[in-house]
Amino acid sequence: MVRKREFDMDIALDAAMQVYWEKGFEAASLSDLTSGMGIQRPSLYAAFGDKKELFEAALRKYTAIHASDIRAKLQNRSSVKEGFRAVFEGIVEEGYSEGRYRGCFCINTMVELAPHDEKFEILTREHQMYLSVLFQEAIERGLRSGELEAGMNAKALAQTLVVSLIGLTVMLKSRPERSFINNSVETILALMK
Amino acid sequence: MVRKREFDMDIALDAAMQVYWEKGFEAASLSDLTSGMGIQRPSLYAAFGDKKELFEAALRKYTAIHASDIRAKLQNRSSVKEGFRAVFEGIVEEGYSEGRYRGCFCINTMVELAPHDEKFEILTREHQMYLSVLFQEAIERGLRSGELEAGMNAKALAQTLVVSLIGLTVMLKSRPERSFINNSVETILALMK
DNA sequence: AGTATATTATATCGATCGGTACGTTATGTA
DNA sequence: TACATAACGTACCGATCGATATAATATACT
Repeated sequence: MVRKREFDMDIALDAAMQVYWEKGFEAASLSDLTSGMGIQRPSLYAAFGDKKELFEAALRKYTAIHASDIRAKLQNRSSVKEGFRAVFEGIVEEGYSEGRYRGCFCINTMVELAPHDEKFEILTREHQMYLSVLFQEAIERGLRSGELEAGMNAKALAQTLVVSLIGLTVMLKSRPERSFINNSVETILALMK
Repeated sequence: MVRKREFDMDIALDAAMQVYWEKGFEAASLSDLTSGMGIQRPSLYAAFGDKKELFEAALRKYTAIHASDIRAKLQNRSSVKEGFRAVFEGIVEEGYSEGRYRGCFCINTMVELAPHDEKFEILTREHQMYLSVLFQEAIERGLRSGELEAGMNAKALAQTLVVSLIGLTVMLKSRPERSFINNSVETILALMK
């Protein structure tokens, strides 16, 4: 029975993710969202709930993609160090590509919403924790293979790399000279010797 | 001649700074601002211009205070390393104090406005550059005194510490376990051996 | 004291905000 | 083919947004 939905929910959610990623929660209006998603207001509310529920769905989609992207970069390289280099230089590359730099949707949310909304405090924290586990596992692989010299604190190092990645991502928003960023990346990666 | 202003502009600007720091640019309404500042709307416009000009004035006030705060922490300690420890642990301390954590007004602005407004891209970048100069000068003092072992790249290290400080400040917004932050701080400070 | 001028408070502007009521259109089932 | 049902488009809701017009108030100088 009944008329079927004319749009693809996953495609629409992806479009919403792009809008929120670009503008943030407050600055993204319902008009921005509906025009970006190519649907009407009542369809949006029927399919995704209100503005904040849609934002949460978009953020969840983002973190899933982002985590698997990081995981792929860490694994598809010849060495652990090269994996981390790929992760960090990927961020830098995007930071200096033309067009507006959106940074990381999760980090943007940490700054805008986490202090005022516990749900997003938890959601963003859990994503960072997950990244730090991915990092830690990669470091432990390097320790087992002998690529990294024994004695490193894999967990502390992984956590520091997460913090550094956040710092780089945010710093890039002010478009500093490349040397600033390159120096930082090299110093950070040197933590793995 | 003429009636004189009934409020103190500097006190009012400070109140505006608190509101913007807490809520960000978009989420802070004119009503939030006027009630926080204790003045009426037309007085605000007459004294500070529109919403964005007031924001810029508030940010400039913040960066001046923030820079001198960092400078004091770096200098009023027995050693350079202790100076940096004071800077980093000050951030951590504030991050875990009760009440909402506002983080750094300049970093918040970097995330919210820098990608969409060149004026704030420049303003926030220049503040970070200034901090990195303060850091570099402190490191060079340590090198001259022999506290830090020769061979360090003072500039690259300073830049990395700025990036790390940003990362820590943002990470704290998601209220991670203290061990996560403590591990990161120790690993970062160990860059100075 | 009278006048000029800036500040104040009130009240309101048009625009836009997030969210929805409602009538129309399309589709699966009987 | 008629009906039940849900998505669709339009049009609109009250609330709030940033920003001002206006008029009353208070002060410094002549």
